[in-house]
Amino acid sequence: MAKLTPRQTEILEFIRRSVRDEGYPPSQRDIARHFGFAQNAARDHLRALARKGEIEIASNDARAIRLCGESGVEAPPQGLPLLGRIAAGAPVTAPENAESWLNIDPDLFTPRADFVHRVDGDSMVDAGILSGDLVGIHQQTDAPSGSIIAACLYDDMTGEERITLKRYLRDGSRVVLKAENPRYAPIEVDLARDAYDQEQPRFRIAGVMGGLLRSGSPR
Amino acid sequence: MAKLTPRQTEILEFIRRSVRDEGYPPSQRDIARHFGFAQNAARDHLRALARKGEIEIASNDARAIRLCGESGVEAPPQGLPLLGRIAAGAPVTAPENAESWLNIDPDLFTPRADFVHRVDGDSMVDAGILSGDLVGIHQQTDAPSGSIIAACLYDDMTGEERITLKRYLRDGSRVVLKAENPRYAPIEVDLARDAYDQEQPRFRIAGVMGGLLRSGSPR
DNA sequence: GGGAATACTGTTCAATTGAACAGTACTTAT
DNA sequence: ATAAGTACTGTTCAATTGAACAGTATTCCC
Repeated sequence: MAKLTPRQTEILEFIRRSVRDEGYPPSQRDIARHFGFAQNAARDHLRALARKGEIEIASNDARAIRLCGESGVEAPPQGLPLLGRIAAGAPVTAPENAESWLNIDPDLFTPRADFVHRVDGDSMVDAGILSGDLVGIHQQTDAPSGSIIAACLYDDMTGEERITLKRYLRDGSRVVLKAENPRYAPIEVDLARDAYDQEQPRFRIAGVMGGLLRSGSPR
Repeated sequence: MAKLTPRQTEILEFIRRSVRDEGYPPSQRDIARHFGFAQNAARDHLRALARKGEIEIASNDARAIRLCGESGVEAPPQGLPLLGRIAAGAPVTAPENAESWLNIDPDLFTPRADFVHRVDGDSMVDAGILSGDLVGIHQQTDAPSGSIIAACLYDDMTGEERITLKRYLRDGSRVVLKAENPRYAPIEVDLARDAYDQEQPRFRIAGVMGGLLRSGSPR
C-alpha cells in the first residue's frame, strides 16, 4: 500500500468518520464543503486514494465509496497478545512481540488481563496450573506477597528475557519466588543487593495472574 | 421498537447486506431494482422503517440511510450459557436455563464448547481443576473411555438433575465415574442393568470437557 | 363499515451528484 | 530539465436521486 500524503490522510479520516457517524460515505461535494475547496479537488483526492488502494470507487453512483484499507468497518481488534520467550534484546512484555493474538475478553479475568502467557512445565501444578495452560496476566510492577505473579527473569548467558509463573513471597527486601511443586527449588532474590550482583538473577514483576484458560482436557 | 412485516424485514436485510458488502447504503432505486418494484415502493418502505426506528433517513441526500436498529455494525452476539444445578423437572443442559451468559469464543476450547459449567468442590483437583473454575463442555452423548466428561446425575430424592465433572472409564457395560481426588469414591454404573434399578444413580453424558477458564488466582 | 397500515404503480420535477475538460502553482524524484 | 504527482479553481453536462402527488388493491383492527 503506497504511502499517503498528510492531506490524503485527512480526507481518508473524514470519510471514515462520516461512515462511522452518519452510516454512509460523503458525496464529493460534502468533502469539498468540509475542507473548503471545490468538488473537483475532492474528486482528485478520491482518485488518489483509490489508486493507493485505500478506497474503492465502486461505480458512477452517489457516495459509492468503499473503504478497504485495513480497518474499514471491521470490529475493533479486541483480544490479548500471547507473550512468552522471545529473541534476545527485545522486551518480552511488549504487545508488538506477541507470538499470536487470542480473541478473549480481557475482563473475563480478575484483575483484567493485559496479556496472556503460555505455561511451560509443571512447576505450578499444586496451584492447579498445568503445562500448556494460558495464564491471563494483569500488568503491574508490584504485587502483594503471596500472589501468583508473572516474573521476568533475565538470563545473562543467553541475554534472553523470559516470563515465568511463580508465587511471590516478600519479607522486607528479601523476595522468594516459589514454585507450586515440591520438586522445584525456590529462587531467592535480595532487593537490597546490587542488581549487577551476578550471584542472583535479575528479575522484575511483569504482572499478577488474573486467571487461566486451558484448551482440551488434561491427560 | 414496533414489529416489522416480513417484507420490511427483507428490505432492512437488503440494506444491511449492502452496507456490509458494498460499504455504503443503496439508493431507493437500487432497492426497487433488487425487489422488482417501483422507486416509490422503496420510498414507502424506507419511511415505514424510519417510523419504526430501524433506520434514520438523515436528509434529502442520496443514500442517506443510517442503520440504527440494535445491530447496525455491531458484532454478532456471541457467547456461551453457564449451566449448572437447576430447578426440578427442567432439563439442565438447555441453554434457556442458563444461569448467565459468558462472552467467550466457543472455539477457544477443543472440542468447541457448547456450554460452560461451574465446578463446585475439589473432586477434580488432581486434574488441575479447582472449585469455582468454569469448564467448557462440548455437547455429545458418548465419550471415549478415559476422557473427562460432564455427567448428568439424576437425584431421585429431590427430583433434581445436576451436572458433575468426572473421569469417564468404560469397560463393556460397566461404567466408572472417577473423581480426580483420592478422597472421593468412584461411582459405578452398570449399563446392562435396568435404568429403573434404584440401587444405582441414573446418569447420562452431557458432553466432554473442552477446556477450562479460571478467573483470579488460586489461594 | 370505516380507518389505518401495507404494498405497491406511474409520472413529474428540482436538486444533487459524479464525470469531463481546461487550467494553474508547487514539489519531488530522475 | 522535465516528467510525474500533488493540490487545487472553474465551468459545463448528463445521469441519478429523493420528493411529491395521485392512484389501486389488500388486509387487519375496532
